Amino acid sequence: MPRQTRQRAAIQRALITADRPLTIDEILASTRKIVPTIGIATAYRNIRRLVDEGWLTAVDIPGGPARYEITGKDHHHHFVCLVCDRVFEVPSCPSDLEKMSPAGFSLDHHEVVLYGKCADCR
Amino acid sequence: MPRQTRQRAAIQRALITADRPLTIDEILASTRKIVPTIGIATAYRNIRRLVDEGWLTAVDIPGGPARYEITGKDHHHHFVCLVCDRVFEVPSCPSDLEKMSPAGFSLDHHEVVLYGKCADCR
DNA sequence: CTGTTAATGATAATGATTTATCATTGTCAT
DNA sequence: ATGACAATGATAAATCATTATCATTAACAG
Repeated sequence: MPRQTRQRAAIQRALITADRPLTIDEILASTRKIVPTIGIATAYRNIRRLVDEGWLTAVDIPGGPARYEITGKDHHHHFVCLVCDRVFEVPSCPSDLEKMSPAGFSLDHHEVVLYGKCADCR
Repeated sequence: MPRQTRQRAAIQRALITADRPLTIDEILASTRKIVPTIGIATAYRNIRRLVDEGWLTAVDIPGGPARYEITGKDHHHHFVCLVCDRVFEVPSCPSDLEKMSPAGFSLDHHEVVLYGKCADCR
């Protein structure tokens, strides 16, 4: 049966407190403040498991490595800071997306990614 | 000095006639109808050069390989068919993106990707 | 406390995409 | 036409992210 480990607890804590999608490297950096010896394989293993269990959702931002956020958040989009590369959540959503689909196409879902500078980097 | 080759001409023709972003594989498949012996290295070499020269622009669609489209088109977005994986151009753009940026953030540019079924696949 | 065995950590291996190498071919200025 | 050398094609090698391996560590049921 599964066991509770300090490493997995630290990974989950990192993702809960960040409140934004984190890369593997960000997860590792954050987690090492609590468990300094954690290896990269353990990060990948736990993330994969948390995704399989449905606790995490992968976020694909073009031009960067995979990021992960906690499953079940309200519909939202993402803002990429071009300076610090951090990705933030954006709670709103464009209102007129349905009209954008070409005639004869059926729209399933959509992604909006904003690029710019975050408040810290301006 | 640079020389004109059948291979490069065929690659450019493929991208001009497609009128949508193409992957390396799509470019190769299309080009081989004109120059059947073209190798993958030549495709990569020419695409890199065309990007460096500014003739091509890379289009990054999350969860897929890089695609390339001719530089200088009017502002547009993309529609990904979930069945055939082709990416199409969408000429319109959401009107209220500026309001989406979090307070204190500055917006540079944005990407909108629609997912669904194209007219052929419905 | 102790034994079982799941999980870890270090590192090798993998897979997928892109780039480098190099002998050969083809372009084009002369 | 022909020589210089840019470009090609086949394939090896480099990247980069992710997964597998395996000896060691540690969680937890009894």
